[in-house]
Amino acid sequence: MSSMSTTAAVPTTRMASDERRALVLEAATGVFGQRGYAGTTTDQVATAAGVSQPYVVRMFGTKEKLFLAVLHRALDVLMAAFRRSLAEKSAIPVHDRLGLAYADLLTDRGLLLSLMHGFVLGSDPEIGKTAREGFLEVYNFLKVDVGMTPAEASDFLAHGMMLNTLVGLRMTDDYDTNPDARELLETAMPTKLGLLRGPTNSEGA
Amino acid sequence: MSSMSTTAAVPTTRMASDERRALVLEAATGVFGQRGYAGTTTDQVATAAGVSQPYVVRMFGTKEKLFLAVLHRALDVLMAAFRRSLAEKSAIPVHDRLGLAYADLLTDRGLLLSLMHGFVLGSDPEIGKTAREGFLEVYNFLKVDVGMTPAEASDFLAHGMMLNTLVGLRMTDDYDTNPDARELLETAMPTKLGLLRGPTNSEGA
DNA sequence: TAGATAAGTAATCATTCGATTACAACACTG
DNA sequence: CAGTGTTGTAATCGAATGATTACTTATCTA
Repeated sequence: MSSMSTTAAVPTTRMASDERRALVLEAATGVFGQRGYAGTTTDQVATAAGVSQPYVVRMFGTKEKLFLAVLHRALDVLMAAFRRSLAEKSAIPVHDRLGLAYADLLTDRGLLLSLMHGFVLGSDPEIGKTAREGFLEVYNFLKVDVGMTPAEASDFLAHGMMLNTLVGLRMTDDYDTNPDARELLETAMPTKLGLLRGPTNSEGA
Repeated sequence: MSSMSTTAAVPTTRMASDERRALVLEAATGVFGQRGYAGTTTDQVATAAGVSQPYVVRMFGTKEKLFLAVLHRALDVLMAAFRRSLAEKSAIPVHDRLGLAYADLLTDRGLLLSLMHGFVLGSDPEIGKTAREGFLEVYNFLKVDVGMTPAEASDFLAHGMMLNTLVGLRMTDDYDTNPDARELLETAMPTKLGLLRGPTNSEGA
């Protein structure tokens, strides 16, 4: 026993700070993705991660540094997925393979949405810098590593921004009830639509 | 904390509430576009509009209703620009004309960015509803009024989301110093780039 | 096993912010 | 010009939130 204080559910087990940090980062990605940077509280992140609010703050210093860490991690995951997809040998054209890899990331709810929130905060000195660098990193990857022309890379990114927007809009919520939403979704994301419906719901902002 | 001394800056002139409302709405569009919904305070809007903070709140009821009004206005302006552009008789293909009309709107700093901020807040019950409806309104316009196929409309919107993102990123700030940023901008927005540079700057988040 | 180090929390503080209230003055109508 | 509705503000409140402090307790090592 030896459990003590008011609140129950005492795990009493400790974790290495690295693991805990990764866990908090994932939780933060989800919350930031749903509510945006300013709309997210450190307490919401803490609750999602199952730790206390002061711990979240102390672990990353400030809320802004936490968000920057989320952005960096999201870009790392994205680039890793792209590089993996590029390295694959397959009959499918590279462009399509990358598109599928990107669509796969959409299932990780907050990941691309956290990035998207960062992208529209370019006026913030720190966040804007990180966001621009990340965006250009992807652009360069598409050109240099994949071998796309500027126009091809731009179009690929445009398609990605469209997918991000549709997810951010939660357009999938209207799939069953709104024929327009359905048509748009099936046009914009022909494959992989199934991934977004089902585990997509829950949580009302 | 907006103004300064006790009785200063006395304009002494009244305004019809309609004018004042429109003025506040424009100011709010600018601030929301730059800082997002949650990142904007009603006092920032009030200062930008040159009125007091309580007045802004009372005029719209709540901050959320103010943001919803901003979204509705932005959609109205956007649709009006599209309809006007569609009605024009010109040698330029409709698709290109609409693209130019959209690019023109980018010069109104907050307008498309406020929309974009709304688009990524789909999890919010009220904002999400408005954002989805607005997005689908544009999609339907492109199909029904312009006569685009679903695929054409989707691609057009994708391009628009890309432009919004580049503006949100303030990528234009790096135009002179970063060759990648320059190339990307010139690829993604071949015309109209000039509109975004120059009056684009000012205001640090 | 003592003791240090690191993981983690409860309590709390200072600000910020949206909202409310009470009040002031301009402008129109009769 | 009296009276009234509307435009607008100053003052302020209560809740929320990021951050700090001080304190516990698990785990590792000498």
